[in-house]
Amino acid sequence: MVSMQQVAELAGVSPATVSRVLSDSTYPVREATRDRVLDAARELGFRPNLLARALATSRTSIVAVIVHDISDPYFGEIVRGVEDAAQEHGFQVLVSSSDRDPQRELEILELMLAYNVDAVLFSGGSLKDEAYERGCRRLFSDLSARGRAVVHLGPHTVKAPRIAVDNEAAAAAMTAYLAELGHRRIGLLDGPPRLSTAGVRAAGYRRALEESGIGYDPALVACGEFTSEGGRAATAALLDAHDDLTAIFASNDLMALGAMSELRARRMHVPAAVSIAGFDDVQAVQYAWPPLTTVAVPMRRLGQLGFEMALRILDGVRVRSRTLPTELVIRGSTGPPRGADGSTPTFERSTAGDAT
Amino acid sequence: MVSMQQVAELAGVSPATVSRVLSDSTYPVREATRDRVLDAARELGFRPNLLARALATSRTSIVAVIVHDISDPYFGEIVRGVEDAAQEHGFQVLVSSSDRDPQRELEILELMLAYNVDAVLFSGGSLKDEAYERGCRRLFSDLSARGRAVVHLGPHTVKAPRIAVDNEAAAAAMTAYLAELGHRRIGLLDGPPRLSTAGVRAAGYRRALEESGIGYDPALVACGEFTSEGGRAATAALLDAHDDLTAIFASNDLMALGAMSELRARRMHVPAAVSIAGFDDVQAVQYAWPPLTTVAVPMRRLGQLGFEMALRILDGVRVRSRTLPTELVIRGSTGPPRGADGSTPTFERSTAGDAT
DNA sequence: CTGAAAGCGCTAACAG
DNA sequence: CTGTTAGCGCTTTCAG
Repeated sequence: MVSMQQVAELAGVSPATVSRVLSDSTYPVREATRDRVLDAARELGFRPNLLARALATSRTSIVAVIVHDISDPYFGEIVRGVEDAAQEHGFQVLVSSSDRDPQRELEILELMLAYNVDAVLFSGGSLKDEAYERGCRRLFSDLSARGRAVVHLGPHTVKAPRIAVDNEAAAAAMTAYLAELGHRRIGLLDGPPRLSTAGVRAAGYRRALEESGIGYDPALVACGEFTSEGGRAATAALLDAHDDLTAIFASNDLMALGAMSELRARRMHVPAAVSIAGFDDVQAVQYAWPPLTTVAVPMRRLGQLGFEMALRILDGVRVRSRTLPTELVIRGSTGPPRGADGSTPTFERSTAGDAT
Repeated sequence: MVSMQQVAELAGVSPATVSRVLSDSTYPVREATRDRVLDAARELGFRPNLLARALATSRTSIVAVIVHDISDPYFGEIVRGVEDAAQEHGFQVLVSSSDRDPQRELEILELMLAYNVDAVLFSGGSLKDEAYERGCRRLFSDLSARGRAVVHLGPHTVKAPRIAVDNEAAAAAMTAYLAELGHRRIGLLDGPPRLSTAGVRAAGYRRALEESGIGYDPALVACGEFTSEGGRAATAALLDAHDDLTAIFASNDLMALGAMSELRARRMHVPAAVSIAGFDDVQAVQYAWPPLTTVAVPMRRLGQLGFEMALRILDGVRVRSRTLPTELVIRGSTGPPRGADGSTPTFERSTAGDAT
């Protein structure tokens, strides 16, 4: 590997000068000297050792993104957003999946500290765990003491600047929408209890039901992991216990997809027999049949803005947490409750919201 | 940040001893001394500076994964596989999306060199571009000269150890399957011409058609990006030009999903009017309706084994490129050609391959 | 404008 | 078994 030392020798200058030319230092260097350095560097095919630079400056230009699972399309989109913004600023992206394990998440955080990353973005919600929260609190203050940035992209119990959507309001809006369609027995596919995002969305569902006068019935709530299998199992449980359900609101799209599988297996038509709504608007739901009604979360944008916010923090700018708007995307998986208009529901076909 | 120096002082030993205890050196240290160091480290909350270590050892424990697009589920799975294996060995994962831009891919590679990553995994296929191939060749030899590892997870024109599936054979097998069903006019949704993966899959399609006696007709091939929109557009072109098509083979699942959208928009039933087959078996295709027949690629496994191969290279072990098996997954999107059995095809319903 | 020198935090000979 | 001494390759005062 060719070092600045060698470039310096070839150019007949000191390493210090080479550094001044080759890093983006604003330090004054005579034009002629600069050219000699540049030529020498080109001739030798010099590439700066970014690790050495990082050690000297204690700035790595690395941003870490902690996701729950990078193979989950929700996080794939977020990471892509981070990457797009990071690339513009010469940052590299380190990703780690925690599988929603509090301890693993802490380990990752420790490692990121050890690697001296400039910023860490928490893309998922926080996990309800005593030790986890304590650990986060400690590490967060460590991080900011060292001039690093921490930004949340979802609801978190440990305070840090945050750019996220209003999950509670969006869940309430979707629930209200189902109520407006005429549904009275609306089940909730709740996420795992340890996950703050799930809790917040469930709270929105509950509030909407109470405000609409339908009332909240805990029996209509079934928990599951934020996966299609989790959604399928929770749906099965709900359906077995309540044959009067006409709509199901899933806390995320993957669960909603699982719900549709279960309904298909039971030969219950969506939305004629049961309406289904999801949350997130990942790509896949457009290709489901019928295409899924869901809450669109601007995932990519969340990633981009999250990175930019981190950058501002690194620059010492004071930032304010921001909330990004969501949107109800009505597609074919929701409709009026069965029997609502005298048609024969099971054969009713929704034509709205074709995936194209 | 607390350094080894400080730990050394507290423990009353030299920094060297601290290093010997705290790195996983096998160097002999008396039990008592070791304990004192450990205690001191714990007391101070010492965390090693991995960058400094990397600079000293020229080993970063970072693996770079170059993907085409991390928001594409195919790459999400691969990266997850890499991550799982990397985590077991204390490696961090740096991801970068190139958007299939040759120049961007080279830039990424340069950056990875600058960061001194231990290994780089090329997860997508190579790009047909003169400068790109030259650049890769140069950088690859640079990399291996420095004792780093390069591994391919897909077809690449620039030689390096590789762990991948036999795309050509799998594409041929799927085409043959469609032919066996009775299809004679089988369209191909080819990927972008600059992408080696697309070329190899197209070659398999062609060979199968020739071997089956149906013959290859270039008019039945339409190109598009490896995205659903690319697939949709290519399908539209194909359908407009040929109303005798009874099956469409898409070079990847996203394209196949796009094809299904287009057929739905034209009110053509799948598989009764036209059969559709894809390639990769990403999660989403299970939730499409009908669920997609496709070639299952062990994406996660590819990532895992790719990382492990890189590790072996780093250990100086000679490795041999490997081919992983694929599997034809027959679901509901394929069936006999229309009119093949006298039924009224448009109302025919496939019940096979339910997503559950 | 340029160079010398110190140092980022760790590891790796080499002595002892 | 432990300490001393040099770096790894870059940046950054501080002189000049």
